[in-house]
Amino acid sequence: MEEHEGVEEEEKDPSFEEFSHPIPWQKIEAEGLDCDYALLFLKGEADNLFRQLEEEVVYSTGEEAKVQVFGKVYNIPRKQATYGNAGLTYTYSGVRRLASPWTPTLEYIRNAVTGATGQKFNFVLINRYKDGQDHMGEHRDDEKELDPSCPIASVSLGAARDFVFRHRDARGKRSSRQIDPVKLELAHGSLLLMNPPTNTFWYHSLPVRKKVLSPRINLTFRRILEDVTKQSKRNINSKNPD
DNA sequence: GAAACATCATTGGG
DNA sequence: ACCCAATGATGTTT
Repeated sequence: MEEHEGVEEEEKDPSFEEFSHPIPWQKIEAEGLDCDYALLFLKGEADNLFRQLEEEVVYSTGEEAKVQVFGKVYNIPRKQATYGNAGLTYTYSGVRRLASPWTPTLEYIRNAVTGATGQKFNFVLINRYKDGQDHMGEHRDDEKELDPSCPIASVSLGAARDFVFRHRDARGKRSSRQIDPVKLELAHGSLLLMNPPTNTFWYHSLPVRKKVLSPRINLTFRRILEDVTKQSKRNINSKNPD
């Protein structure tokens, strides 16, 4: 969980204990992978949140919804939106976008995630997958501007989808090692915490699933470093301050 | 066995 | 050095 010093489950930040009911977490571990999975919202509440987000969230269009791969331009196979504190930005495939201001629904979900985890977040990337054809290829969330000590909190609403982790040394034709992928299903109302150093060693993807016919909204809450120069960011990331 | 589905290597400009 | 998605070949499921 937040401070991964071999402490057993349910040892959340004490300052939140009296405000939040404990949630049964499921630990997901492998070499260099450390995740926690739980149901954060009951079905009725998750249904309501999904409906509100469908009304409220404004997704990128035009050039922001395209990506260039091997010289060709494609529409991104999903819809994306970015919300967060004023001035924060997110970079996807070389393009920088500005966070829109928090909406009430997004703040409500963010508070629920903080109550369950004791972690604070200043940014959320929203991905909407209209059906099982929409997907996201294998990647890591290792942007320089992310706080390397903060987990990424992934909230799922709508259709359940498979989610796959693959170790960076077990990819490609002549991979150096044989490490089994870690697969899970992200349910309606669930929360997946990806703790450091998961995103250093493991790629993840949301593969195509042709049998899925309804939409899923995913919210990945992050902590982006604010008011930090590139110089000191590099020092923080390399754990080698002046 | 056939069709549908899943997995994975392949493709390059920024 | 790495990222990103579609494609066709191969492997698996129904």
